[in-house]
Amino acid sequence: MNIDHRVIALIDMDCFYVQVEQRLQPEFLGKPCGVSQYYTWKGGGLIAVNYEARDFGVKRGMRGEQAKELCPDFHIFHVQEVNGKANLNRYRDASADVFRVLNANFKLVEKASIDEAYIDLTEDVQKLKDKKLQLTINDFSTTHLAGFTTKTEDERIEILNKWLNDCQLDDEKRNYDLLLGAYLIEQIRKKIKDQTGFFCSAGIARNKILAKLCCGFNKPKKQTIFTQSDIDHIFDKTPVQKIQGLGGKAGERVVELFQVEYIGQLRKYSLDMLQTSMGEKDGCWLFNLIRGIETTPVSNRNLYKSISASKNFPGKTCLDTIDKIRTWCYNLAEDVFNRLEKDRAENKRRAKLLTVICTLATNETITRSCPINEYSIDRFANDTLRILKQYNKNSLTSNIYTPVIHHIGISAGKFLDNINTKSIADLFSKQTTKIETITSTENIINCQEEEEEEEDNNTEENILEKPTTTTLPIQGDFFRKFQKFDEQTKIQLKSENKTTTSSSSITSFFSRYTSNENILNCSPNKIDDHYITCSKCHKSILIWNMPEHEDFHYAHELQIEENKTNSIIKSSKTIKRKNTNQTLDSFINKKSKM
DNA sequence: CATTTTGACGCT
DNA sequence: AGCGTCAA
Repeated sequence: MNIDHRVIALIDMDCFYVQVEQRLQPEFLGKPCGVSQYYTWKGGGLIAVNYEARDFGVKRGMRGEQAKELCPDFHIFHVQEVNGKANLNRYRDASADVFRVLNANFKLVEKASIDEAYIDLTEDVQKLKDKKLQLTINDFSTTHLAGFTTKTEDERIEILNKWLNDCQLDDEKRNYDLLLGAYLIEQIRKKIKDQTGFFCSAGIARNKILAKLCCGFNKPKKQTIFTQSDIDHIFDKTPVQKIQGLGGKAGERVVELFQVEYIGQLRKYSLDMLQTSMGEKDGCWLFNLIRGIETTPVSNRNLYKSISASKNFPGKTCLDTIDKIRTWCYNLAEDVFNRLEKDRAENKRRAKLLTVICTLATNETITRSCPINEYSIDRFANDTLRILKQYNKNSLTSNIYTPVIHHIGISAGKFLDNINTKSIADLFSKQTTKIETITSTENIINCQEEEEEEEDNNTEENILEKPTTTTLPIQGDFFRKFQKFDEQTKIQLKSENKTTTSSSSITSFFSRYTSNENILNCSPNKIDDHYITCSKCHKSILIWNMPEHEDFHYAHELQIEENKTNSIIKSSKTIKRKNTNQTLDSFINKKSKM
């Protein structure tokens, strides 16, 4: 499958937090509303505003009181507070409602945020083609074409109808795929509404950037198709900052360096010029992007990579005593703990690393990590407190903390799958559960995405072998997903392989869009200093993964010990040992790449 | 005083 | 590992 022939959708829930609150209190449907947190100070800060309220000029980030001035009928929902801290679980749970619908209907869904999802529809569209549907305007009641601003419904129907007939009769521009994609998205949006009660908007295009961009063209409750032939005309009027990834300093730099306002104006610059100014990778990405080419894949990650709780303590509310700091360490630790416990029950995994983030009055932000050996509020809080105390310039006996703290965050990450008891040996006896198979396959996909420095031991054949050793019904589906991804990657690597010439003069701001070509070019030696050699297996291990790696050796030894003592068990045991060895290998591979 | 609280990811 | 950027 050609990467440029993909069909990608971006689904964005309309003012999601407001809808979540309105679902609980339907009497506010149709009224101007917003969701704010910390209502005592100027009515709190608005983190979501519905479209009725936007008509009055109310915006996200405004104070509740300010919104009331603009719109006297404005209703403010308040984010739940637990231990004096905003708690967003209500929205996380509602998000899960939405993603259950998406995951039940599509194979390749990427959770981009609490209220946004990318879907790769390429395969679904191909299947749909065989059905030879005769689609009419009635199948596209909320669909718009990017680049055509239609003032009336009649106008929308007229333009869309013409386009619809064009691509069904003569698909010269290859737009039929997008039409089928839009058809599927009309259906899923209806399904989301029926099953969750939430409205959403969507963009359908050939890549993620375009899907994301055009999703915003018609909102709310609508969807927009971005065809390749409309790119030039639309980009000529698209401010640089509207492109995802160019909304910050990177975009400013583009505007400054090239003296442009709209992204399309970059077309007059050669690849060489873009690369000379922006660096090879970023220049290449830009050059392709403005021609409608962008290859970032939709990943099929469903689970969070980190779970965190944080709070600001601005101005006078700053934390200036150990007692206050301790209290907030506990409050934050409790939130993280509760969510980690839920995650462990649902996903059979455990976070292994605790990261503490704090901002001091000196305006410096400090990040420090420590291992998580056990889920416990006390442990999380005390670890956090211990770390924070290291930056106290005051006497250890005093309760006063200097400099004062303006922000504390606790984040748990580096999840390890299938460790749900205290016994490390259990790691191996649980290897054949359903969940295990799913997650380990996902890990392999991630490894494939990330790793560059590994030699031949992770060839396609090797990787493909691993999941097949444990045969379970649900696995097949995930396995196919992976195969497809790998196939795409391979093609890209072959066709775009070229050598690096120079290092960029500018920091790489676009690196998240790194094409596969560039993954190939990434030099591994830059992080070589972080590797040490394990004395037991002589593998190269990232230094901060060493504790886990040693856990692995310990567990391995336990396993060998167990096998010796239980030599009576026969056939089933031999099979089990085989599987175990297989998973041990993948354990090593995974570790050495993290 | 005071867009908050999350998340993901890249660079070194 | 720790810092920085970007986004909603």
